[in-house]
Amino acid sequence: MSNRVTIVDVAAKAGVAISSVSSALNNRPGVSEDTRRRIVEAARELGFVPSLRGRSLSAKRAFTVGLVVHRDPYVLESDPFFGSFIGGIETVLDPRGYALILQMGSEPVETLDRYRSLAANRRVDGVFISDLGVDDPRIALVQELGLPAVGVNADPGFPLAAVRQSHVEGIRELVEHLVGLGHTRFAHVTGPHEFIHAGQRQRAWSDALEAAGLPVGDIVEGDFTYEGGVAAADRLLAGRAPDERPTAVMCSNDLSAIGFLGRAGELGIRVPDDLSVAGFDGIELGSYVRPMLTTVATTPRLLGVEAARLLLETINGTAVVDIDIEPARLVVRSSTGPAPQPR
Amino acid sequence: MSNRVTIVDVAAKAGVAISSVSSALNNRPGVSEDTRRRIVEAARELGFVPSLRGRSLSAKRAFTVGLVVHRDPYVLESDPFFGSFIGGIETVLDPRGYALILQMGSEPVETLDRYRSLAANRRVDGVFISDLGVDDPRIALVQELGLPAVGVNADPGFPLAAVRQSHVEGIRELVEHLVGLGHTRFAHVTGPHEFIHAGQRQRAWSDALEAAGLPVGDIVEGDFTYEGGVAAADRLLAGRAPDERPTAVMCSNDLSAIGFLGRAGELGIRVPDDLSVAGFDGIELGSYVRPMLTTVATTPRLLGVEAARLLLETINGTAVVDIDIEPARLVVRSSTGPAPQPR
DNA sequence: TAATTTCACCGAAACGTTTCGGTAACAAAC
DNA sequence: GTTTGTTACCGAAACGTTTCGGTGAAATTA
Repeated sequence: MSNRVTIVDVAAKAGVAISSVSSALNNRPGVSEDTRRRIVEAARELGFVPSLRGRSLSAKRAFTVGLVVHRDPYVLESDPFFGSFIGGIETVLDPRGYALILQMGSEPVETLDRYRSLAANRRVDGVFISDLGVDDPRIALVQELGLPAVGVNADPGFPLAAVRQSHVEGIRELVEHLVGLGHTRFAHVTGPHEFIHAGQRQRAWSDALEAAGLPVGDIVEGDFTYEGGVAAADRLLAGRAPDERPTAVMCSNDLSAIGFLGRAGELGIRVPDDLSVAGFDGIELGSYVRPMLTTVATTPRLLGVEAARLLLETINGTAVVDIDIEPARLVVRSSTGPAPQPR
Repeated sequence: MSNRVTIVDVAAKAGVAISSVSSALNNRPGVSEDTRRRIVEAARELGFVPSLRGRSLSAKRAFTVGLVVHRDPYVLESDPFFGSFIGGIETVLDPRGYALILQMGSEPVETLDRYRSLAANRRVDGVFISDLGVDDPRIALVQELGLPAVGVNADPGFPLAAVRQSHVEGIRELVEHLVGLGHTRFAHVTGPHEFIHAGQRQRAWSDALEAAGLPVGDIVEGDFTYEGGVAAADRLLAGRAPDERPTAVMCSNDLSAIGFLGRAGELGIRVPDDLSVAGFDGIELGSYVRPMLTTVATTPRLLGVEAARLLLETINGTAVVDIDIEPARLVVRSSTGPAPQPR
């Protein structure tokens, strides 16, 4: 455990004051090109790495940002979002010397406490707020705490900086795709109504159908899980005559769509011959199940990249505007097809 | 942005020296019960929270530990392990004032760099090493860096502290279960050979079969993905006569077992009537697919709990021994059944 | 040559803790 | 009544940076 080399060592070796070392290494003016070179060389030879702790205390910064996910582990497990989202965040954070602290709160109350304690001891300089809920209490909390934050896929009118990926284009494309295939009886399986993105997707679906002059059809509440898709299939399909069933169903995420597909198969309903099913997300699994799942593909990694960029700017106090990334797009695979011919 | 209340404010308010405040608040001796109360009261009234940065600099600690995940995002997405593992880690870290920094490196080289930079600026006090590879370079690296570390599911002889969950009991149970059902032709779909746990599972499988006096059968290499399960099913089942096929297959994780199941169905092979399939992990999805997947269930959350406890002890220099948690156990569901009768 | 500006460089303070040696005050022992 | 011991408390240093005011010397101007 050889003792760490500090700025004092570098100063000694280069024969200058430590303030000069600091200036030189941070590219500040006031140090001649000649001594700057000498200092840089000394630092290199000694293998000097500025101590994060010293910088942190002096700069009143943690050089860390936080992400608190408030989902129960199972949903997290099977959700494509966070892996890629975090990966995207990393690519921005790392080059700028920032790191990500991840916390998990299964209970909403617990989540708030996590934010509170992150702020109390200034462990992070800012936080991401994902999985926004309706009237999400975290918004007021970060405002009260004066904690820089960016929201992910927030509704319009969100009072903090936000990064968004629009779902309306993709869902409209999906509806047009289905309408073009001759479907007229639709259904939608939502996510839990406490999440705003569940409502966002449902609204986009309904709007697109209305715009096409077609009836919106059944709306049943799901829960974003495989199991929820199975249950929704039971509600919408079991015990109904073929001409009373919807012929095209959108589930609000891929995992529940896959569950829906599975249950439909068990009920003897052929996809896509008797029924078209689509999801939302674009998880890899969807391209491996049979039939392959038609879906609206999002790009969580890109969302993470922009969210991180935005958060760092917010922390630096740079004037920032919300960021909209390219909309989610329809990906047609084999779980959707022509509407069955009535006979 | 009201200025933060520091230990100086507390000292002033209580009319004592700051060193006394520090002693009082950290329950060190040398301060009378009377003034201790006065100090605690003053701290409470002012809402004093000790600055992590100050403590960090003084104590030469980051109060943070690191986890570097070196998987590509997709595997991470669908892997049950990390969500629960991290959840377990959190429950130990949080009460002790520690936090978790999560980093992702898709390339192995990149991963090493992450560890290096975490250590260079002392961002963490210790790290987890999961997904151990054969001759994993991270072992030498943390030793060279003097970075406290604990390995997760390491092989015997691992030179650092380690926490392990044995898979041999569960896999032996699985083999006994299958043998009891009359199976005699087996096959195993491994994980990528560069991961030690792939080898561990395969060895447990082979050993149990040999112990039962039965032929080990085919071993094909998979990759822990759904897709890999599909491919393995093609290799093992497609174009083979029923009496040349294995009748019982273990895939080395659930996701690939589910892929295997799906492909078997497409090939017209009924599970469990014609073929028994089992997985390993115990992910929730396995209990939703039909047939429900028989598996050997691990407890990643518990593994996270113990790994975190062990890491903190290692950091504190407390004498530590490796921890073995309860073995993974067989969970029989409906994807395994009696061996088909030859006729 | 004297006054002024510019510039490289330095020393010290500040960030907020913990720790350690020291010092009064007072009690117990000889 | 001096010694010894104990206790409560204090001041200052240390952790490793950045920043800011200051100083001397060289360069510019008058």
